[in-house]
Amino acid sequence: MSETVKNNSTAPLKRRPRGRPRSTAARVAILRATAEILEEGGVTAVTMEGVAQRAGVGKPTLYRSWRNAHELTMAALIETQKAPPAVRATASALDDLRQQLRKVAAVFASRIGRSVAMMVAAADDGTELSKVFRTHFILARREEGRVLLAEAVSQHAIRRDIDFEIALDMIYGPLFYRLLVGHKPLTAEFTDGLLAHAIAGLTNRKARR
Amino acid sequence: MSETVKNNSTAPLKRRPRGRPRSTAARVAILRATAEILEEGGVTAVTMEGVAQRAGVGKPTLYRSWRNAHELTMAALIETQKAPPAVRATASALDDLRQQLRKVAAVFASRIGRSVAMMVAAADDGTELSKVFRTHFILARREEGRVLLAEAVSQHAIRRDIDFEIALDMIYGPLFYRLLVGHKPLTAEFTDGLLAHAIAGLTNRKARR
Amino acid sequence: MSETVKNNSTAPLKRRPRGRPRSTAARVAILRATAEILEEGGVTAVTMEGVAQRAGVGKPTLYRSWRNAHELTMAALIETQKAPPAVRATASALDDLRQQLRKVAAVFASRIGRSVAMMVAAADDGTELSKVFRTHFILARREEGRVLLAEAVSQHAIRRDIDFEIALDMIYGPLFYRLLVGHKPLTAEFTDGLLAHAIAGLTNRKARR
Amino acid sequence: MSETVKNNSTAPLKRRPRGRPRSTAARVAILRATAEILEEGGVTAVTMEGVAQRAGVGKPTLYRSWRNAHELTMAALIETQKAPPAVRATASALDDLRQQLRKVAAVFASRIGRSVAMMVAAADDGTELSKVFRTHFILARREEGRVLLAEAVSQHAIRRDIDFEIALDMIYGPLFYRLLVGHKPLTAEFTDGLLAHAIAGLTNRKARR
DNA sequence: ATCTAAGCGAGACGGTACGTCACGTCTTGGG
DNA sequence: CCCAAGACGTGACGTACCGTCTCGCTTAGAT
Repeated sequence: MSETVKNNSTAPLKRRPRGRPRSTAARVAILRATAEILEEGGVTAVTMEGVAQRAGVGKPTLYRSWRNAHELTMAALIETQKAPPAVRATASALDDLRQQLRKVAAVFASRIGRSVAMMVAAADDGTELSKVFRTHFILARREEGRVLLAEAVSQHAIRRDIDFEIALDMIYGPLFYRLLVGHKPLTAEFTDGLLAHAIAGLTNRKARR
Repeated sequence: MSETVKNNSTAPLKRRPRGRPRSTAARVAILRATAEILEEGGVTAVTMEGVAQRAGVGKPTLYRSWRNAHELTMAALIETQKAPPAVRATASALDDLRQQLRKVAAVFASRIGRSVAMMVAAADDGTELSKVFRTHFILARREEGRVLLAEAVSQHAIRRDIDFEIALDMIYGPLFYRLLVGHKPLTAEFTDGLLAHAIAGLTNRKARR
Repeated sequence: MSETVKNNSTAPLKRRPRGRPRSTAARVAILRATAEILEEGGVTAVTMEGVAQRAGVGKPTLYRSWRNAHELTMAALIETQKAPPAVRATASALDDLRQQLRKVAAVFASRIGRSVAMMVAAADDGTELSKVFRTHFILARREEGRVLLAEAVSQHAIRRDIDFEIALDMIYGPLFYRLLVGHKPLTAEFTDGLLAHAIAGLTNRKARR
Repeated sequence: MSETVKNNSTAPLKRRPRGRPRSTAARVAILRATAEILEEGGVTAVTMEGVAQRAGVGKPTLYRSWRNAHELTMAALIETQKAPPAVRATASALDDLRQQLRKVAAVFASRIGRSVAMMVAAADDGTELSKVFRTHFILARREEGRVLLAEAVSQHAIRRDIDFEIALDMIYGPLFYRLLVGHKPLTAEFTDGLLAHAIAGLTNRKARR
């Protein structure tokens, strides 16, 4: 599995592996079929058997690239979100962050949001693909946020003595919270308000402490 | 399902049903067996088959009270956390909140934390028990937090114009975030820092806005 | 498996096993389906998957009673030949033997003959059912022959100093030989001639030794 | 398939085919690997996949020469018994026959005996190689027996009015019988006794008919 | 000395069947 | 009428081989 990921993302790997190469046609058909099933029935509807049948592919071909339905689902989800949007757009880092949060919320609120949530929750294994998945959907956004926060510091919009780890969790955590628990909707009003509260703080400044 | 909950929690149910009553011994054995399996192998290891065997109970007895493994698991998890700790302890509402957050973090960091996370993520159905579960583990704490926050407002420790929904998500969301994503540990330092940052805000006060 | 055989053949087994008893309807449907497939496509066409489908039965039900396609096939073949014909009919034991040989040859020459041959050849395992199968189709006839030969001895039609084991193999072996190798047909002429040659011997009596 | 046999045994075939000739090294490795597997696990253990791997050979190379595992197994078995022993040795044709029967019994009793039996039983197809196999292991011995019997007739040791087909089956059939059914061992005592009984006959000469 | 057709290893391909596991339902006898 | 036991039909699991198909690389006769 890991080598597939590598081949398709980074390493050039001069030496071509021996034997017949994996069929890209099959790979595409599999990921498309998985995405379709995911769309129609959600995470629990994805079975190796069903995907193989819909993709017109043998089961062993699935297992050659993904070791179970969980991995396959993650791969398909990643595939649907291949193009990461540009982050920096405006002059204000905080404005950029606000935009990014809205986008993340929009993805989470969409059909695939629940699937992502379930996959993250279920992905307790230390698989390579699990890490890739978490990074792709969760941590990458968080890292973008870190850049924007640092920028905001240098723009003097944010204090320089904050704990970045905590600040980032404070901003992105609530999105996940609403996604999973679903007690309130994931709207732009929410993310905007969240950011505003995070920046301003809850404290009553007149009666400091 | 719902009547089981009722029987074991509140309503006395004057009219005893005809025939042999359900064995409480069986119920206890089942929940204990489920909890053991949960401890040993996690959520995915809980199967109706396995629980029945370990509890020395027939499968229909399981299905009489819980409609699938998911519900049974939730019931068992709820059972392990029956005693809700008192909330108010000190004079300061914020101190109480800090204590509560530490406790929640401790539960999440424990063995059953992951299980709770997975159950919440997977519980997209509108079952009665699902709601009970979410309330028990997630929303009840949030409501306790709401009380404490309101108290803090009347203690003039917190601004009165905050959006409580957002503030609560900002405080409890990061716990869930770390629980699920696991990028950083769920320590008391974290919850303390989180609360401090949430109260103080990220803004640079010298250069207001 | 073995207990099924026992139940259906000999032991009364006072104590009924607990739980839901095995469905005789399923058993019958399975054996019928197997026999049909056997008839249509021979031994190699019998697959657990195919039998389950045709019998309208789940695969685990097959595996509950037979551990693989080989055993199932043997069971089905035995079922098709449940009624063993009476042996003794005429006054002459040799005449009876001649009749029996004709019958055995007829069975071997029929459609199921090849199947029996292949099963015997492939049944190198020491399974209970394998022994039953061999006994049913091969050794039981041989034992009948032994009785008839003994009778023939007491009728003074056969020498009393012959080796029964060798004599029996000399009579029944050639049937198997033709069945398997197929170099000559398994006709009544053949069995009659075989018996005649076996009795008379090949020796040239005029030039004894 | 047939041309491979021809190439390796008899016909010179003037026109050499273009392109790279088949590797004899590969052929040898394949047959050796097959024989080893046969020795270790019997007929059912012979798979094209396994043979290819053990022989260090690609699967297409197997299929270029043999169309399935059955054919390959037959080829390997034939290879192990390439040198047919001389038949005539003594002055007495019957003695020679006795010797030959012992040899056949020895082969059948050996490890490869079962394999040969299974192959013959399973070889219901009219393949060229199937015929070769049957001839090689079964019918060739029978034909040698025919020659010896004829010789015995001209030596006045055997009646001239016997049916040779029946007589040959009466002699060789029991060997196969014991090989397949396995009710009694295939010893030299058995073949000697068998021949003696076949010659002498079972009849009670004193009370002729 | 090059060209070129075929064999070579490796291994992925679409399939089929395997034997197992758990599902949720049912059917027993017993309490 | 509940209970344990366990068989039932169903369906997915992950594996083993099947026989076919690319790959890039020999190899050796024909040019």
